[in-house]
Amino acid sequence: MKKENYDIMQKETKNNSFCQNLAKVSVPPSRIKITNALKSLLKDKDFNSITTAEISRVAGVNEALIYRHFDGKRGLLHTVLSEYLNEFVSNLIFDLKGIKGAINKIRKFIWATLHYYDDDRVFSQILLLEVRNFPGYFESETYQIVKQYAGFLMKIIEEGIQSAEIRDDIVPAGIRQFILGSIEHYCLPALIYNKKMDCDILADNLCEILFSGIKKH
Amino acid sequence: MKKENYDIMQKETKNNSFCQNLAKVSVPPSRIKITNALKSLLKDKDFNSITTAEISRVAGVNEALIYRHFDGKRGLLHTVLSEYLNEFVSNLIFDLKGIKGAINKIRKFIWATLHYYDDDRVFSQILLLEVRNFPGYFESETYQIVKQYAGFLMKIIEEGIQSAEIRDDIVPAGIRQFILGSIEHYCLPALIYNKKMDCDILADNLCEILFSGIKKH
Amino acid sequence: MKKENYDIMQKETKNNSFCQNLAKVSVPPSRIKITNALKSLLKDKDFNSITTAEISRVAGVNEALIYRHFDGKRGLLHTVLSEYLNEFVSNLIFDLKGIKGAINKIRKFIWATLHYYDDDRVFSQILLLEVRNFPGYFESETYQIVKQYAGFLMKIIEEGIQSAEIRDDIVPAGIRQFILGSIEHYCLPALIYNKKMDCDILADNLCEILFSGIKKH
Amino acid sequence: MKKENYDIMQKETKNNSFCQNLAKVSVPPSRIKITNALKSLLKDKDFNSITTAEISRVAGVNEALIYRHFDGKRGLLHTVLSEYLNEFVSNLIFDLKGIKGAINKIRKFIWATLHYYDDDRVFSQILLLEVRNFPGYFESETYQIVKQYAGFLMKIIEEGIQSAEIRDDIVPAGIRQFILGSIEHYCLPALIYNKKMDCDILADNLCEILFSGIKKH
DNA sequence: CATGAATGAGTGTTCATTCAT
DNA sequence: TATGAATGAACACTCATTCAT
Repeated sequence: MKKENYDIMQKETKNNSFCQNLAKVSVPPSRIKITNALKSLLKDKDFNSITTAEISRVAGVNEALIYRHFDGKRGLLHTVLSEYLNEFVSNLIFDLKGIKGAINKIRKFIWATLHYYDDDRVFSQILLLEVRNFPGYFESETYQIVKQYAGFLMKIIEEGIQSAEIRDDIVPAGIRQFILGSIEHYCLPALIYNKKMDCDILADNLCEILFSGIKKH
Repeated sequence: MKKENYDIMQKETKNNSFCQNLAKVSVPPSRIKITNALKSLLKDKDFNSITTAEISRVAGVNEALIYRHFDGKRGLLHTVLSEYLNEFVSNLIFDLKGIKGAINKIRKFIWATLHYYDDDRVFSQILLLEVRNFPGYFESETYQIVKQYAGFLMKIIEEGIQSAEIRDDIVPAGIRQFILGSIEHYCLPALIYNKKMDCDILADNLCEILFSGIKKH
Repeated sequence: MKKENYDIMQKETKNNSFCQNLAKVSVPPSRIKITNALKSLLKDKDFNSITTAEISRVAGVNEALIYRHFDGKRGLLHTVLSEYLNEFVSNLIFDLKGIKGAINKIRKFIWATLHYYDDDRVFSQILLLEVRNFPGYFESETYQIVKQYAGFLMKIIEEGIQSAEIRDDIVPAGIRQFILGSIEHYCLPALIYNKKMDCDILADNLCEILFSGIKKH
Repeated sequence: MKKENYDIMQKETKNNSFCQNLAKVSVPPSRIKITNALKSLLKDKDFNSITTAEISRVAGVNEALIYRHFDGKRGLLHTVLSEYLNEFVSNLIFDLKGIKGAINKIRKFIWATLHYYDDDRVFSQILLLEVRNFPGYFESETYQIVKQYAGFLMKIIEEGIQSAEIRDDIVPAGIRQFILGSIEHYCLPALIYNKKMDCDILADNLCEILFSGIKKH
């Protein structure tokens, strides 16, 4: 079995939790111990200043297992990030089911993303600040999922244009960029200076500005 | 000649540029090469992941000179930072001369600070993000200058209160904190995602909110 | 397995040599190579002027192993010293069993110590000259063993006082100090100028003076 | 003027103080500053852990002067030691003038040497402990002076044998070795453990044993 | 005679990674 | 799957020494 294929099974998500019983592949416990160790350590310090020795000590497993299960220290981080993002995107897709209309979907999309940033500051900070400087990030699976996430928003926008909910004289990529950019813009200071953020108000504010601009009237 | 005393001579500032011809103290070229090398490297990467070997290689000088001229790698950063900040504060003080009234001074103060953040992204990013986590930062000269800068704003506010330009029922430290916090809040995303910022509009917006709150009516 | 726990197994001592076959813990050969390398180098030069590179080269192992197996260069010395001292103290305690009377025990104690100093000049020299100047020596395990050794002598003296073999009007710590000081005083020149020392005569001389002073008559 | 030729002029000795006015060669003050700096530093720490930077800082001169005036750091030490020894030997030779008889001369020789060891512990410690391990010691001028000193004693002994004061059935080198060895033996513990030594009693004791053995009766 | 600048060779130590079992 | 041992390359930093002036 290939190294990186345990991803989906490791943590329950709304989408695939029911598959658990079917999948008879057992995830080695040491694998989970390691990812948990890294997650726990990331709460306290920079990724670069976490050592493999530290990870293995916290995980209570042999250091070399990091290389059996993952592609070294950086590979471990990317795996952990991918798993995390995967879960978020899966949940997001699930949450948007049953919502009617592009505008409503976008509202939900924004709120969910803000909530996600608020909820897990550790990963959000890594995603927003750290990971972009890593060599090879733009070839990583993590980045693929981010693109998938952005593509998902894109489809909603295009859907809205086709259903005449959204103006057709703005390029969709522009709208997507505005949304994603604004979200980051809102979250960044809160993440960095560790302030609480009020997702409801923030989402409302953003949507008001956004929709007043893009809604077909 | 003592280690850290070249500060003022190394870069022209509005205040002391005319002294340049008088001051017969020669700054060793290697010292400038090293600071430039660090500045240049900081554009591309984290301070912690820059090595002394790298600095000396880029500077084209011997590694040991980093220790002759500065107090090691961190000392080098703090020196460079201090020099930069010093220049900014000197210029700021110079710029504020001849301006009448606390309100006008504050407007200039805000605009100049925004402009400064906009102008040198490398240092601003370090100042806003990196340096605060360094052990010993709050004992460093860098922090002293930051305090001097904040104290300078404080004096303007107090001057405004005494001249009855500014309400006397708000504690000055609160006003100062609001100003500095807002500036940071505005600049952070622009710095991190490297977006252009329009200092004029930003300053206007901030001043409007601020002055409507603190002006004596 | 923890760093410092090989102590007892590495070298046969009278007390635990018979356990050797039972203890299934294998001491990494590199560990022994390193200690031997240090011991060998100490014959020729000062501890401070021995480099880790030198140690690893003589040992024929990787330099980093010094840090895997021991707490750095100084830790290595203290470990080696402790092992050696431990063996000596263990043997001494064993040798004193079955001897009746405090006076006889003290005689044996003196003789054994002189013999020990005579036997391993390298360590004795370090113990008598070098180690005392090291920062942290008085917190080291080495010093703990030295204290244990001195405490052991103390107990014999007190035993002698209670059994009325030794005068009770001299403070025991004084007697202990006289014994230990005299031994050092005798051994020092022999150690430094590498002269043979006649333990039998030396012990006799010392005991004669000592016992004439402390025996209850 | 050659590097090492200021030796004799630098410090007044009984023998050549009167030459001072004649010798019109001026000793550069920086030279004296450096030697004094080293002497002063040696009181507190190991020669090996004294740096050239430290020496020059204490001396208040430029570091490179150590290489103008002396043969580097080690050369400086040897120069300083030689000067010191030279002074001692000169004084010793002067002191022995006017004394009649080999036995009397030897007594004076012993007393003076003990006194010298007692008087300047710093140099005595270096001479007795440190310098012997230095590579090139046995080719150094320092060692030449030590040999001269030993040779001087030798001549007294031979003189005593010829004048029939001393037995002629003991090889002179043996007597010399006994004297020098005994002196060292006496002084070592006092030097290392920094105890005061009573030169008069020590000299008496040693002479009693010595003369009872070598005097012709 | 004196000096500030410069340097090469090392210093102890760390760490991500590999290997043999 | 798991592990203890091993390692090469790097790390920040130091120092005796040389050089140009």
